[in-house]
Amino acid sequence: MGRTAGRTPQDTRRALLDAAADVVRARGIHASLDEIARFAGVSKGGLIYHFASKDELILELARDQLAAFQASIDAALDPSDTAPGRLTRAYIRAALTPAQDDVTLRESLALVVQLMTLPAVAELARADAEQMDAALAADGLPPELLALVVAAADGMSTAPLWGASTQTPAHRRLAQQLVYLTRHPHLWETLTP
Amino acid sequence: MGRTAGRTPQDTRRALLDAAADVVRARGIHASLDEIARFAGVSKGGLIYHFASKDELILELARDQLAAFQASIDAALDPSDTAPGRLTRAYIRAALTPAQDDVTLRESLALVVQLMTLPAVAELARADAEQMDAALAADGLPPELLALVVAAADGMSTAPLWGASTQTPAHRRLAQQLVYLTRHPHLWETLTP
DNA sequence: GTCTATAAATGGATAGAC
DNA sequence: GTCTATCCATTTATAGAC
Repeated sequence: MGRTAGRTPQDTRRALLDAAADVVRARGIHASLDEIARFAGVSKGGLIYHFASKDELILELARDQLAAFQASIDAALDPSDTAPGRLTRAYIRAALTPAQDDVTLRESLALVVQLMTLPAVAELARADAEQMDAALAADGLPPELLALVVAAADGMSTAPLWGASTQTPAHRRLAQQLVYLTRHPHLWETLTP
Repeated sequence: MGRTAGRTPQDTRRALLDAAADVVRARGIHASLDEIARFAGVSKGGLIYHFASKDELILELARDQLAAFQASIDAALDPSDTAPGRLTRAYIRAALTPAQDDVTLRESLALVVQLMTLPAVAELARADAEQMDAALAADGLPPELLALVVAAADGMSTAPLWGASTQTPAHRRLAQQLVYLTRHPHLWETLTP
């Protein structure tokens, strides 16, 4: 049979990447191509037509996930905010106001870690993080305050990995305080021992 | 052949768990039993004698890793420190002064995440984290300060996952400041918006 | 562009020798 | 207590039909 009516090759590719994300989240990195393909509504042969090997599929999936994270930071940028620390504030917002609940957040984090089993993915993630760090370093905040805020945001966003919730009142309030601190950088320096 | 001279069953078990940790770190959760066994210097059949199934081996490995983390916190407790926040300070020290370099820290974290593919391990990690959270909550610090310090410590310890270093001067200084904050909890309140 | 069928390899687990 | 040999299920990837 030829092309399924109403589904372009791009659509199929997209469906396969989405299916791969779902299935790998649920089953881990050794989810089979067959299961991923069926989940996307194509056969294993159909999948292999679009992604020559499992490694290629995984690599594309990783690119996709990293791009989505970048996009969420860009979306969190406040156009009216031009003060130093504007990117850092977007980073906090992106990390702490997930569109999903804690369970899927946990699984998404676990997904990326699973994908990093593939060395090419690990290198991709490393390069991505390096670029992000450079951008944050150029955001105009004192290095120590930046380290605090980024570490706290990272810690809160990874907490679901271990099953903890980041939706408690204390956490929401903490997020506000972190943003506040980036707007008043001198406050943190007064805390020096 | 019978028992290898000079190696008790306990020794073999230990060697197998260590080998499993190394091999899974390097190859991911679908490392084969054969490879793990050979790395420990026994046959696949020998491995299966000690751990009835792969799942059982993985579960024991997870217990082992979580116990090691708990032990590192206990070891970081300062006996002469009896002020509120003493456990939190040990937590910071344990999270931020790893015995290993960044690469192996990353791999150790990745190891636990890989193991969590097994639902029984995910549940184990969740229960473990819950107990830790309860202990920290009873440590005598204001909830919001506790949330900040724990999030920052978690963030710094998980940063190597993405390839970032936590060994910069800013990070070392941040660790000191966090400890300082736990000793002067009222200072944090002065930073409230 | 997608499917079926199949090859080729690998992995987990069992049985039984030693 | 550990090893060898083997079975069976699963998986990736290929070949070629439609």
